[in-house]
Amino acid sequence: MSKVFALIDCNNFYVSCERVFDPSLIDKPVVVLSNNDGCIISRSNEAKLLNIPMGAPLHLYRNIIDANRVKVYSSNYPLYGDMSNRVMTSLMTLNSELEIYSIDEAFLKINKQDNRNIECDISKIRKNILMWTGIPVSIGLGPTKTLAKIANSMAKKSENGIFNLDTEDKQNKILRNINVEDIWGISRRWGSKLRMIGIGNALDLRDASANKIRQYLGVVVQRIVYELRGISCLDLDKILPKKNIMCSRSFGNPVNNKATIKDFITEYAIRATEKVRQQNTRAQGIYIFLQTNRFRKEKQYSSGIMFGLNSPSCDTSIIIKLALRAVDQIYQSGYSYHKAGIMMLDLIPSEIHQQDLFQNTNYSLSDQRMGVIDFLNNKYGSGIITHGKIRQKDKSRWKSKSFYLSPRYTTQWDELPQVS
DNA sequence: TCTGGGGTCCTAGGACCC
DNA sequence: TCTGGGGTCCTAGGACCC
Repeated sequence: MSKVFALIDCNNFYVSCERVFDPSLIDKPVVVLSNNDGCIISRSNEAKLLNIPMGAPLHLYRNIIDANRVKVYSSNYPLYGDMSNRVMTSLMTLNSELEIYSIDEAFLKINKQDNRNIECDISKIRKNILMWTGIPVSIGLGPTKTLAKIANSMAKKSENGIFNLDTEDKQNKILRNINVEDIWGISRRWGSKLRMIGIGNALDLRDASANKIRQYLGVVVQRIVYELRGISCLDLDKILPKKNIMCSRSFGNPVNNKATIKDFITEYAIRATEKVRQQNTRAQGIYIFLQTNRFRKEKQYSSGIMFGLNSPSCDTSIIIKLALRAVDQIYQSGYSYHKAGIMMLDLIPSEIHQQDLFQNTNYSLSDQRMGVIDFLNNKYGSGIITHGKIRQKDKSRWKSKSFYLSPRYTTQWDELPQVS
């Protein structure tokens, strides 16, 4: 039985989430900003028509935004994450294999049966998602993931939000009009290298010699050639635990003292270990880094340090201790710091208990303690229980900026219980 | 003044093993 | 004097994705 890939993509996802809870935004130009209100990372169609590009720094487009009364929002990840879950749960009702590719995209692998009209089923699920969640989606269909991606870009322009790139006729016609650097997996560098040998669009790449492409750019691009021919090389990715987990932020204002850096690293370490526990893993090492602001004309410094752990851990207090020691080692005074972060490295499943030769690690006690903290934070809102090290004083001065934040419509608790 | 925060995979080269 | 060849693992760097 042959298979069809579908790519479901939420239209202008963050903007659409804001619109669900504030319908007055419909038909108006709206943008959503990155952390710290720095860049524009989601745009409504009306905002796209104003030539505001993806990733544009807000301050460079202030004039256009003011002149056209563009509505501006800070990113509200608790809201978007929750809406994403709702969309993905709707897709699960189709009973096809599902890969959640990102917060706003998913692939489906659908069995093609002669007596069933896939486009009809797809159209139904699209309507249901809109009805159940309020989020409009576009759906592209094709014999491979790469073709489904291209079909999706056509679906965005189509009336009914669906496009099937199933026949050779359609493929010949469409691929000719897809610039080579717009193909999924090919970006600027590879795009310009391909143009240097006369390959400018997806049809050129499809019909190029796969072996020569492999010699020239490697196996990744060779696979794309086959995918464009309708030969599937990229299967659905199984949901595997992540191998590394990072938590990093840029600060709202420059920071030039070690104590504040330590406060932030503590916060990031708490969040990162939480994520590590969520996927039932432990880290075998951590990496801590600090950076000044590369966009400023001032003394630059950037440094990082890696620590291995004697026994794998997801215990917040152990990670914090180590992370703070790392800060002591890499912090240099006399610089204005702009960003810091922690990466949890080489994550392995929790069940693997690799004991330290020189030290007896009591996993069950630590796991119990972490379990209680996670339970309470889940139940009563993140941060209700935390580790003693954070000094709340003055922290808001450096906190990431989000001036234009909407309410956490779906996840906010009206009254948080007091826990001391 | 203001420029995101996450991730993945592949390759080449060195170390080491038998 | 002659000094193999194949395999694995690790790391750093480079490319890509949303």
